[in-house]
Amino acid sequence: MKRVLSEQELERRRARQQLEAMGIHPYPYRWEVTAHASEILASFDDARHQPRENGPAPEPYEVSIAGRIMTRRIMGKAAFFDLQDETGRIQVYVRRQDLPEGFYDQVFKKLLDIGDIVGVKGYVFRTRMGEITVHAQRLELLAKALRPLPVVKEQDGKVYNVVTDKEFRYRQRYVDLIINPEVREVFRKRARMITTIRRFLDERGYLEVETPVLQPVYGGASARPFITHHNALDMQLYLRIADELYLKRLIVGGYEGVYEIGKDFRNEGLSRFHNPEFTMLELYVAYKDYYWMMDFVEELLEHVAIEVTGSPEVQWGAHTISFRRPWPRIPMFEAIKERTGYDLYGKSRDELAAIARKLGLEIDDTMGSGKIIDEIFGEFVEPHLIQPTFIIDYPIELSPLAKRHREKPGLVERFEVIVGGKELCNAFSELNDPDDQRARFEEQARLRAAGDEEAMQIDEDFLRALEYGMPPTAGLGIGIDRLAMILTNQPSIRDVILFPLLRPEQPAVPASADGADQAEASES
RNA sequence: GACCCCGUAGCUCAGCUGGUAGAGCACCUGACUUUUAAUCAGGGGGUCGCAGGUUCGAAUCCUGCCGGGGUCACCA
Repeated sequence: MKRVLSEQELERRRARQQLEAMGIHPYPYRWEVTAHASEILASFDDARHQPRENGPAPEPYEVSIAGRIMTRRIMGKAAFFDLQDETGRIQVYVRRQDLPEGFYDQVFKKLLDIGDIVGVKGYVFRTRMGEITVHAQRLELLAKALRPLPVVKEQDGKVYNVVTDKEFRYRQRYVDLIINPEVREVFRKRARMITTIRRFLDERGYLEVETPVLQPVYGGASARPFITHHNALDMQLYLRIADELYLKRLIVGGYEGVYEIGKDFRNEGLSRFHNPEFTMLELYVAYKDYYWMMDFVEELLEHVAIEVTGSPEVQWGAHTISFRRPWPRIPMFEAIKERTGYDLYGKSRDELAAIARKLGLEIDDTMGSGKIIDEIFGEFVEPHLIQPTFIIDYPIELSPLAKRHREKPGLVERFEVIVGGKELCNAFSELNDPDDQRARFEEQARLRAAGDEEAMQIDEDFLRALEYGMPPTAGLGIGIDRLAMILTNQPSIRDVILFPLLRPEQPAVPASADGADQAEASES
């Protein structure tokens, strides 16, 4: 089945055929670019470049630019169009008399459209209306657009006919990027954010590494994995849910600081805070503990906020979020007590369940004490923590890879950073006692046997590594997408991931040569 | 997975107490040599998400399905 082409698509295919008939290649090979829109606008100097009466001859400002035609204003023998390149838009002035015989009337006016990519050579001047403009002396088609571009016009900062359909924007992100400059800016900021983090870590001597995405045993977090298969070895493999266990092997190996920025995959639901594949930073530093890591994260995130937004104070929706150091450090049980009035420390599983029920939560018999505490925290505390806040000292049941607290029995040395009511970072003093780690894994195995699909698998090779001795180590994970949401003021994770996961559209239908045939048929 | 909202031209939308579709931009034809949401005159373009049902008649009412958004649940 062939896709039925719209009137405008037929028109553009007809134009393409006519161009070819005239000997104009609709998809040529190369164009020399010497300037971009924003630099031209910034560097044009009226005193030097603009001709004036009785003045000295202006110094020619010649440029060769390339980009997409975004708007056109055609008059009889001359026309203006806006050309958009990566840096922005600049106006181009075209006159019939400046171009080869017939080009203006037959090619530019009839066969070029909004959305086509062109190259322009010419000189820069300022029009009577005061707009810096490239006067074209040469104009070439560089790529014919066969689909019409949704046109966005603007005047006095008011924008008309903006594409607001989220589905359209996510599925055809390439179009979203063409027509929405603020979307281009979001992903520039995201890149700047990651570059800043990387530089910060590199400057401190930490080694950037790459560990396996395909893993025979998955671990490092509680989540359901994606499962795949390797044919040659005929074995089941998992897409990683975390980098943690491999990075700690590298600490065993003698590197004293390692980090990885990469994708993790979790087979869970989608929401404005969750995408099945997402980007995580994990960092492990030898001879440090979680107190040191709290200082480190504060410094890192304050620095990143300033580099990306220009200020440690960041606007996110209705909130102004301040990454300025220091941030409050609140033990989990204190935070819960403050919000609910209940002190959960030392309470038995059944006491916890009773309290949770009194608070209106649904508790079933399969939930352990750690799970119940987590429920209470997630319901009554987390959503209220808008400013960056360290929540510290978690129940041991929730943290099978964290070291026991040096003073508080039943707890581990772990912190999360909550920002905007959501977890942004997770860190601990890493468990390096191999026997304790084995016991924790075995507890996870019991949970798994009892039906907890998110419980961890026992990783024998990781235990073997620990048995060779891992130094005291502090570890950290940061959700890069969530950080990007806050630093770019976006409400949904889909707005900071270029191609978020969506259900597939109807079967993709090709627009084949049939379209061109239709175009011919419609002419006769 | 549950609930709520949405799906009409390439884009933004109107039409929805039932009488088989409209506007602006975009597109096509013509006019116009400094325009800028260019302007002026004329014109074409739609399986109204899909499939059933009710009805003489459905974009409109009902049911189911598909896709998207949001909230909840799980999770980072």
